[in-house]
Amino acid sequence: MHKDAVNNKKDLIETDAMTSITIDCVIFGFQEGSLEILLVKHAEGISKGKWGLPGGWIKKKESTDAAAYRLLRELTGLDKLFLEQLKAFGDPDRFPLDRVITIGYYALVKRENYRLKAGFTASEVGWFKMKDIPDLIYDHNQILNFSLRHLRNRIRQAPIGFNLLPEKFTLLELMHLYEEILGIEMDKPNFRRKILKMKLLRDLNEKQVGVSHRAAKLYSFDEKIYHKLTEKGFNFEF
Amino acid sequence: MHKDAVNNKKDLIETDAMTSITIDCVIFGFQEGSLEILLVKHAEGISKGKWGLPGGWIKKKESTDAAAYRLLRELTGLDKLFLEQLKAFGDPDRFPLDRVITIGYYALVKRENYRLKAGFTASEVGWFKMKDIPDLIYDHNQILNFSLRHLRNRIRQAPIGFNLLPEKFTLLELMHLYEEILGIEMDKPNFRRKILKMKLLRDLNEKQVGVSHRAAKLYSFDEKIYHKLTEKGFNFEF
DNA sequence: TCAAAAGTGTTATGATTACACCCATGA
DNA sequence: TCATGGGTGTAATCATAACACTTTTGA
Repeated sequence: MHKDAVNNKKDLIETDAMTSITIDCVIFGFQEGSLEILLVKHAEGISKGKWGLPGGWIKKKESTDAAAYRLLRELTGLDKLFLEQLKAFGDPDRFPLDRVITIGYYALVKRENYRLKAGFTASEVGWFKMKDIPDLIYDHNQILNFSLRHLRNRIRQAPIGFNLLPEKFTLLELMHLYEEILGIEMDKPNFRRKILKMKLLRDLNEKQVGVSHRAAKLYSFDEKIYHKLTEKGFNFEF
Repeated sequence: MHKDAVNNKKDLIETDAMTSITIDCVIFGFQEGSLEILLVKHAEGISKGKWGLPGGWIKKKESTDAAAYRLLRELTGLDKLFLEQLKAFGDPDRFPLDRVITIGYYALVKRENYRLKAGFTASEVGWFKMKDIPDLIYDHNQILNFSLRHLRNRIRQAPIGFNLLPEKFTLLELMHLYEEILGIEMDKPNFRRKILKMKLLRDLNEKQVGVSHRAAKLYSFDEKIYHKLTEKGFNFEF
């Protein structure tokens, strides 16, 4: 978890972590049609009681990517998730006590897989819908806004949206994901045709069960198909 | 200029700069139809004689963006140029002597404006065509490759290519810029129509002089027009 | 007059959009 | 049987690509 720098400088030196540079991570989830973010409440230090992005320090012998993966694993228990760097945030006043540059990451998780690690109680960690995001510590609102703009671009250039959905999903669920993230309404028939024509989806020959309407076909996204297509010059553009 | 970390640690503390974190910058120029990169030769330290990206340290009270601007000004004397952050490069072994994370930037300069600052002789600084890039210090080849991939994406999403051209240019010069950066051939009539339909260019009612063929109209890119269009929901997509 | 690049016109093809409509299923 | 979402069809419009062609100018 993110802690205040000055409190822990001695710790850091002893635990062999980098000083003056941290990782902060925007973790996106998708539940009941809403895009959500995982936030943590700070239990100590100058920003006690305020919510912020999960973050932490980078070990001396660890890449920044590995540090971000480690932090996510410590927080969520998930090993396999989508993670990419956003950029470094380097305003000299972003952190009030000292000069600390942070490297922003964003992750996409399947909520079905997500379990909070023991040691984190409900009051310390929580999912927030976009419209309910509170005032966050330091420049974390700014990092969050950047990550959302970035996600909106990325989701139209590369097939990464699937990382937010369960393994098996319907075409309409996928469309609702795009509508929610991009903040637009889409046409169902046109969406179906467009996404199917890309041939990125594996038809599972399965149907929804227990729904009170005609059951929809289930699909999964197969990374292997995508790589085969990109090698041939295919380019995902939504 | 970029120096070896350990040699200068004492200097750094005295000059109030951040330790363990640097800036490196890929400076793109466009000359005679070729995309070029500005490299500097290291005069001292463990990588003496090798070429690398221009870079340097971040002052304690200076944002990373401001540090990058300062380094470019020191190197080129240019005040106004296009500059954007790429990302942080944080492999633990990227720098052989110590753990140093670097924040990569890329800049686009108009070669017509460019003058080397006094103090840099021709042997210390040079423009290299893409196909002539030598082995660079540390992970600088990796940063360079990343920046080129990034530029290829960015130039198709936002009208930033103009920053590589003179203030006044012809449509064919603009097309050749796109062809060179993207590594593709384009159709002249179609390119003309597409770019003109966007209404991003200001028709200067001027023509080329001294060319041994029909003189082409000159255009300039007007950021004000672009901002007015983006406010209305216009989106540059090439 | 010729080479070289400027610039216009035309047509085929494919993508996008908007919207009407039928199908399957549980409550 | 009705509501709900699943799924197909179709026609208009727009963007793209390929390429033939005319225009202007200095050497």
